[in-house]
Amino acid sequence: MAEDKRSARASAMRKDRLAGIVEAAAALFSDQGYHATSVAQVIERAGISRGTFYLYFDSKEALFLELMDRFIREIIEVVEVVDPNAPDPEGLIADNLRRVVDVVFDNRHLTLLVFRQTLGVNPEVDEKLRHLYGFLQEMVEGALINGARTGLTRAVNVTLVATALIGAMKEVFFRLLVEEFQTDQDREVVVQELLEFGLAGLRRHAE
Amino acid sequence: MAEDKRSARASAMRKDRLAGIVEAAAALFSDQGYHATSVAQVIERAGISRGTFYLYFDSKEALFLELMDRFIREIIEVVEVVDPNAPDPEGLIADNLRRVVDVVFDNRHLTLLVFRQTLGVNPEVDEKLRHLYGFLQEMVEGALINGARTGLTRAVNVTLVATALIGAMKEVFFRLLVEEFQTDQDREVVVQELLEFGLAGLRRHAE
DNA sequence: TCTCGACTAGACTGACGTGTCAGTCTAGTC
DNA sequence: GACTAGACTGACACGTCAGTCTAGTCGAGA
Repeated sequence: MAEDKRSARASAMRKDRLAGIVEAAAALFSDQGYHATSVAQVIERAGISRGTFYLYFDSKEALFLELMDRFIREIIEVVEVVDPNAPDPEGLIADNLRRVVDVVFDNRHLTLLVFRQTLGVNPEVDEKLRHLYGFLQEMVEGALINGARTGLTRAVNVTLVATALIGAMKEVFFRLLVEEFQTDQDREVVVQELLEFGLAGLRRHAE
Repeated sequence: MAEDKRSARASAMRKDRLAGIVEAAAALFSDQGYHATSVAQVIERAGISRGTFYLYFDSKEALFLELMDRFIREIIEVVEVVDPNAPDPEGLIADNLRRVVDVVFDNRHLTLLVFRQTLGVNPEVDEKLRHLYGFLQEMVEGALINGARTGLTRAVNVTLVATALIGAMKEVFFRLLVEEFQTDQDREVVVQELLEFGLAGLRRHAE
């Protein structure tokens, strides 16, 4: 069992190293973008040597994709389908938004890293982005369709409005993150304001 | 005055060359992004030699900034302040939006090039982006403030809602351009849908 | 015919950045 | 004390690319 002890310790060290690299890379990528960040910067910030870096990641690109994945997984995990027959569907939407805002503000670096990324540069990056935005688009479109069916919202061009809503959220989050305004207290304000902006715009007016 | 004729012709040639470079570069940059586009590709596409390229632009970066400028100038030129006391302020907003949509769809490459760009990578790029988004933010905020004052719209968190509106437009334009859906006939639909999305959300409801 | 300016072809340089590899070091085992 | 696993190091090979530079072409005007 001495064997186990040794490898257990080694694996703990591995974990720390990995975390160090990930943290350094997230900060740098989110700050400077992919191209402006060199492996040299990452290893300097992580306090490791060049060789070590390549023990943990096959390439700079692999590291970047891993970071994107982490964010995307967190978001997808947190967004739930809104049941239109629930007693308070608006509340469920609010909960979703609240959870997304939490992920976004709790992972400033990863969020910025993903937001700064754009389609059409790298096929693997594209695929991940399509996964994320496709998922969000589906969720929002679903909510719009259900909302219209149950009379909660107006009937709209679902695709276009879902896109607009996603863009609105992205831009607001991005601006807040870049300008580093996010104190914990702000979050609920952001949630409420976005909600009002979206729902008041879509809610069927008194006739 | 033969001198003039010669230089006039020469200058016409210069213009053609310049246009060729600009067009080639816009297509490539908007398609692949800045980093993935090499000067070699630009000159090949423009059908000129390497030396000629550097007769027209000091550097790859200068070319890119020039392209950004062209788009930004066009947008700024086309957006007008909305007078809240005009007989039909909503119509003026619609006109603005219509003109922006025209610029966006008439300049697919330049638009994508700018939309793909993000803050925090290059100081000069940053400055230009801040100029553009700052301008738009001011215009939208102004409209919101006036709208609230004249009772046309609800009172809202002006900064946040203006940001959301800009983000909504950006995302919709981007998606449409990337997916190449833009037939001329679509434009008015986009304008109307965006307008409804924004205004129906902000217009004061019957009480 | 000579001049001149715009242009071409493409070799070249220097900087930079990624990924590799031979070897070191540490801690535990036998 | 010899050995092993494997984490770690850092010099270096190698490719890429922006920008420079030289030698030569071409057409038009004097």
